[in-house]
Amino acid sequence: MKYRSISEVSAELDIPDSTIRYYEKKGLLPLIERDNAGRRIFSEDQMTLLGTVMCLKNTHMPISDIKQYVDWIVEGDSTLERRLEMMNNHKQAVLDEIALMTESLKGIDYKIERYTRQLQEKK
Amino acid sequence: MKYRSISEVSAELDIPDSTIRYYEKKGLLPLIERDNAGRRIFSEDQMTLLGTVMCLKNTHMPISDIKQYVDWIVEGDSTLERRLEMMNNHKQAVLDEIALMTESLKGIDYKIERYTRQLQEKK
DNA sequence: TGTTGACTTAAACCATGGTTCAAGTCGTAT
DNA sequence: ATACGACTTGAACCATGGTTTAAGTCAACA
Repeated sequence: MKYRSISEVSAELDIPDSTIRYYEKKGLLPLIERDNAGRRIFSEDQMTLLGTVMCLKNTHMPISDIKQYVDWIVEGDSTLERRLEMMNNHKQAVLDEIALMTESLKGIDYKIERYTRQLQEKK
Repeated sequence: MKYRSISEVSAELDIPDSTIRYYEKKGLLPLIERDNAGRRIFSEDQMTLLGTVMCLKNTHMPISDIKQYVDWIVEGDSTLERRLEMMNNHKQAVLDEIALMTESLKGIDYKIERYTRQLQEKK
């Protein structure tokens, strides 16, 4: 089982180490082990969890909700239903947001077309 | 030409009036006219501009960039090229963000599948 | 043995995007 | 005349999501 230092994790996932410490403090990364010198060492499981946290962060889930989710993971199988419900709700929120962005993009495309046309005409 | 009060605009676009004032203060809504009592009155052109601002906001353009864009609109045709370039860059940024969200959604879908399966098995 | 580099902590600091508050001004209905 | 509701302003306040700083610890290398 390979363990990584915080700087290795930081480089590998391209996240500032300060952010990783911040996430741990906020409860998004529980149960991180330490070596004899008190330094964080990240197991494969921790890397997997961090990957999940990044998925949720990339889809704009608030940190407080990610913490709730992680708390449920730690709590165990009794929270499976709640986690499933949360992921389903979140999925819908993400789809809604993508739809809004896609719709708004039309307004931007319209500007691009108009500006392109106007610049053509001016030549 | 129909003019709207701030509360009408607020209701019509579902934006808090405090936010509309904030946008004006930040320079996103220049040249808003006032009635004799000093109250804002929004022309059709202002509504169109506000629509554009909302498109950019919905696609996560920072307020400072939206202000730059609006400044260029006010400046006139000499800024057409810069506006076009900005919209093209922004479009790419939006496409990138949608791609990241879509990719991250796979991780969420995977959780949904796994939790659904585990809950089936438990029954 | 001493210095270097990577790490630790708590606390302070920061940017962004608003929201809320306090005090005052109008226009209209009673 | 006055009371009400909608509006005005500037300033203070707030939440979110980090980043930076200061002071210290530890392991390894010269």
